Amino acid sequence: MVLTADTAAETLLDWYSETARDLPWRRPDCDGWGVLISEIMLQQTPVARVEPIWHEWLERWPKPSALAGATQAEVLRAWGKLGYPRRALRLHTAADVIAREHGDVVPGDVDTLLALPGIGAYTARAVAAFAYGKRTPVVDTNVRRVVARAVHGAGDAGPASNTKDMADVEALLPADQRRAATVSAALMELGALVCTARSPQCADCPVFDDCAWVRAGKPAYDGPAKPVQKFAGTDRQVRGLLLDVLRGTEEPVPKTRLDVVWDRAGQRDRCLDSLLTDGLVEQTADGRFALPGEH
DNA sequence: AATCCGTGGCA
DNA sequence: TTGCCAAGGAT
Repeated sequence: MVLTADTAAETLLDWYSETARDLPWRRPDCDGWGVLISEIMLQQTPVARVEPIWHEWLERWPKPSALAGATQAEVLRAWGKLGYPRRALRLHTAADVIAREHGDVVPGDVDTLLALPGIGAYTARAVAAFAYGKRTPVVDTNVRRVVARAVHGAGDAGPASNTKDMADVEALLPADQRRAATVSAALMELGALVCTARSPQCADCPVFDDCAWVRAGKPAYDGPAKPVQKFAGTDRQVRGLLLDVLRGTEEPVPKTRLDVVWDRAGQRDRCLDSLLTDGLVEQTADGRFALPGEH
């Protein structure tokens, strides 16, 4: 029998209770705000780099209204080098909406969460499940890989298909809300610790006996090639270098201070323009540049 | 639907 | 060294 809701739930719950990492956002005293911050920070960013920053944020801004009261520059500096700094700006905006329209309490309803900036299909359901114990399919890259292998017998997940992926996971969730939420956490944890992308540790897998991929003889991934994201030399690198200069100064800087970080003037200026457009950089009245919200 | 958006660790 | 990978979202 291949992995199903019947076979999966008890096995995964037992495994999770014994094996799950003791991450701070999983502690019982962590509220929806702590969970939301963790989920945004964890988007495309490893746990090890998120943990220290998460603690700083929760101590400094224990409620959405506290973060909403900070300047964008403060938020971007506190975000540091987590990457994709637009996430920080969107979280800042979301915090303001939560403070003003939701009584300073992170919503537990998926559709309400989806209406907030920076919160998509994954994050909305992750918050609903992990902070509020809701039964809803939480589909991230880990879960897609686990399902691709254990259910479909493939070497890895193909291109994401939101509707189909959520239906696959939904089929694995037990009826009980609370148990379903923990199964969602367990599926993610399984993908993160055991059913990993590079070298899955099948010997340690709680669903080994029910895994379609194992039964099929662990065939290699045969789907479409995944597009490789270059970084060196891209606008992403240049934007990162420009922003790093501004994170390191309190005072606005003249453009000459930014010009030294990258040779190619055309690309450099285009990137600075895009940062201004994205609201990650502001220009002062006298023509200097700074992180937004303070000048 | 494909592409863009940061950063750093690791094999 | 280079390429892959890490709890996605917006357009």
